[in-house]
Amino acid sequence: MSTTTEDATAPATEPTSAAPSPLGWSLAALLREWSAHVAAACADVPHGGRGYEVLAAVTHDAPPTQAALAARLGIDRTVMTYLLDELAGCGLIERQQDPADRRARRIVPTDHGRVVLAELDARVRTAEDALLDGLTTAERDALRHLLARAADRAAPGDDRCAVVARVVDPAP
Amino acid sequence: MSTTTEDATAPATEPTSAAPSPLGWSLAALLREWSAHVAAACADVPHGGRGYEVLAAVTHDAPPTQAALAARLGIDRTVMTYLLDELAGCGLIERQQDPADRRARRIVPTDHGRVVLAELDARVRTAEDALLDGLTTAERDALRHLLARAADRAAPGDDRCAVVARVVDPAP
DNA sequence: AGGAGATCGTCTGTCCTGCAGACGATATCA
DNA sequence: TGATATCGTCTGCAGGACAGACGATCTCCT
Repeated sequence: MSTTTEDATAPATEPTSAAPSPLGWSLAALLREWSAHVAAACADVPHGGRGYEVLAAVTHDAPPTQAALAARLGIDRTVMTYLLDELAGCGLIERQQDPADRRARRIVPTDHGRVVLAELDARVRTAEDALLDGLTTAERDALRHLLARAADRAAPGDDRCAVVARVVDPAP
Repeated sequence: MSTTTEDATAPATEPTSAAPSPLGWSLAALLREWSAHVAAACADVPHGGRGYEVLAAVTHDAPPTQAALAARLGIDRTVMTYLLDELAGCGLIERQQDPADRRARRIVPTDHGRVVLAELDARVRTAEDALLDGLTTAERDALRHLLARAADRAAPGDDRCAVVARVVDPAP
């Protein structure tokens, strides 16, 4: 690139920050690949990877309301409505009237949903291992741990759900 | 798991995999926050965070063709067309006829584009530091490094661009 | 008790973007 | 030279995010 004289133009345009580690690109590329892998693994779920994420969040995090579930996953409320419609239509989840607040509906997985999710979790875990095959086991764990901490810290108000889930679901 | 008392309810439906570290959710949540921060920092660029990513990829990675640029960023070719239209309209980039292949157009940043990108890179770097303020400096570096490695490894065919860029742009 | 405001879920409409297909222009190979 | 492939652009389609409105319900304040 330095074959010709470009002395006056741009000798060092990025002296302070440069872009040594494009965090945004890494996140986007990795998430893209993850979505592709998971979509392939969850092709039989109503909305593919999205349906899996919803089912997993419902089961593992137990968000109190439908709105909290949507906020945690970054999905719009209006989309969550018909998303849950189809999941309920397949018998994976149930909308239960919250006795304490009749406006709210508690989204709970059915027994069938739990079974399906266990299978899907295994498949997704396999797909994730394939995705991260360039890293050692220790590095994978470190990446997962750092990502989880950064995301928990950065998420605006979604943490409450996770906290509630952890309190509700102690280690057996 | 106890082999005898698993009869009634659902004692342990996820014995094998569970979901101790929801990799997909962490990636999605962190990328969402990153996008929000970067969009706020790049509000004056034609397409916000997307425009910044394109400008950064054009400058730092120097993809050989417009199609390679689109593939690297995971953006459709048709979208890239009018995305570059607006960036060129603002004088940030230029479409140059590739003398070796007159079908292709080399996307290069203008001097103004380099200056703007340097400013944006600094802003983005600040936003990223704010995003990761829950991690120590060493942890941030580790996360960036692991993410970059995992993404480079997982990206299907985009690596060529990066390799080419590294070869073309050796350390001064 | 009663009313004002907020919250929850749903519906409607709009906009953006990714996707597939087709086209002209050009390069490569038989 | 002609057949095929690639590059960039344009067009139409579908899915999803976003904003707004609505009825039903809860909460708080008087």
